[in-house]
Amino acid sequence: MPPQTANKECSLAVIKTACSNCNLRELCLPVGLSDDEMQRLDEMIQTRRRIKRGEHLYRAGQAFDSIYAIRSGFFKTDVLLEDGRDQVTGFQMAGELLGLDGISTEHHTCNAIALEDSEICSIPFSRLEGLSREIHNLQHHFHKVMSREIVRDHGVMMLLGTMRAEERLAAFLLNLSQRFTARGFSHAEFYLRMTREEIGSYLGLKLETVSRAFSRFQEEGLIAVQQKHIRILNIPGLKALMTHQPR
Amino acid sequence: MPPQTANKECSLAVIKTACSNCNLRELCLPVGLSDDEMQRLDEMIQTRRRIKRGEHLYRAGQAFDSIYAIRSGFFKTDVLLEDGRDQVTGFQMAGELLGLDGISTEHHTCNAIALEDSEICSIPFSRLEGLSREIHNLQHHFHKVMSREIVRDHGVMMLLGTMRAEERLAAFLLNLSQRFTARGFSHAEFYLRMTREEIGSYLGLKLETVSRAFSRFQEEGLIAVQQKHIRILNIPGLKALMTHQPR
DNA sequence: GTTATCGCTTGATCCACGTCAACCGTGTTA
DNA sequence: TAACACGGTTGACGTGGATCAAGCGATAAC
Repeated sequence: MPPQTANKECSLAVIKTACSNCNLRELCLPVGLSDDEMQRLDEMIQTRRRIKRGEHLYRAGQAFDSIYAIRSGFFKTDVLLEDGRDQVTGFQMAGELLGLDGISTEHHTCNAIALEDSEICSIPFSRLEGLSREIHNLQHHFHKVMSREIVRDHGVMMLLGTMRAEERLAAFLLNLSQRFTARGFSHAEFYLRMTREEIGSYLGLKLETVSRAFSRFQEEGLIAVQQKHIRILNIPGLKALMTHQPR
Repeated sequence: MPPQTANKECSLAVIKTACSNCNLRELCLPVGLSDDEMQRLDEMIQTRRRIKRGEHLYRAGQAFDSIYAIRSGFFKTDVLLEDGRDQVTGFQMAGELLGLDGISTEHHTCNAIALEDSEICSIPFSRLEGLSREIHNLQHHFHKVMSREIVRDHGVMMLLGTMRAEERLAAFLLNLSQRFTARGFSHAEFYLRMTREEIGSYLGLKLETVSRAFSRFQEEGLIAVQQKHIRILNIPGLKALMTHQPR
């Protein structure tokens, strides 16, 4: 392992990666690039790094210089207040980008933690800016990705501000299902990588409330839960839950 | 009024504007540009438009082609669900940008409504991308602005997910105060442009709860409220409210 | 195999905030 | 000047989800 890439925090292995033969290229940064352009992106992304379950990819306060694309695995991001309260701000899976929050102040503003053994591609941000000055498609796609993050956050705000517990959980499950589908996995059956407490933190609920809602969904035949294994039995039923009941 | 800029929805007047002599240039897009670069930005931003109180700057679903800088005035953005529920996602004041959410899908995803008579500068997005390919500072600053929006949204998620009613309102008031200060207004005395209901929607509370919290703050000598006129009497007291009480 | 730990479930109770409703002050219209 | 609409305040009451607590299954440590 070359010493200049060593890092006390993460077990890592530096591997030559290539966007051009990554099966996530339709979900990640290379969307819409020509072979030639993709090759130039390849040259920029030099390292693939392994992050073991439980380890931090970065921590709030650390200097920002790269964004990260998830090659495989599953992450959460969380922020914490001085008084110790914290909240999960998102769960990220393969093909999604991490670290966009750090651009603003040149320091990361949240923690990114692997929820399973994962691999990420580091993308030095200044080089991404450089390349996106030359490749219009890259520039535009990157802007779309940032904008999509803003739209996603608005969705979460909506969820936290106006939905009741069961609606939040239904929205959460449907969102996961849809993202797994986009990655070629079953839309109806998956393993949760996060605990009830982490789900609760993300949804603004206590873990007991999450657990009760899961049980309730099961009673009603909407899902089958066994620990972290989820089977969705009635998608329209879950959707109906979301589009009712004022608060 | 030139017909090509006419618009049924907004009363408008097209005026030649110039970032170079705008007193918001330290808050807005031109941050860190040289005189020369600023001039090029000037050329791109051709129109200043007036939006009267209550009018939409844009609506959810409309095609996106420009972002907007607020020259003067005050806006809210809100999203609404199919079932009629809606939520205010933000309040924007002079020097802030509107419309970033539209980049992602090429359509606006929320409504932007003036809460007082306002003036905005339209910035055609494709031209902004073009210019930011040439002016590194502009590119980088724009990325920072988008990232800042993401960080802001995380703050709101934190607020909605972990804080109780009075903490939320305290955080809201302190945030407004800080933003007014940055614009050279009093940090301790201001008029709210929005109703209790809009504040409540933003904070995930009912208007009655907002009203009660205001009254409570007044009883405790933290603020003086009279309708929309607010005087902050005890900033440390408000801050203390925020950094206590688990939930 | 035993023990400890962790995540999860479930029940009983409590309380912050929502709901419903009355009333009031201010600004607008006639 | 009256009448009205609108936003805000305040009280009484109800409830969804938090809190507290007990117990259990799965995994890890020894």
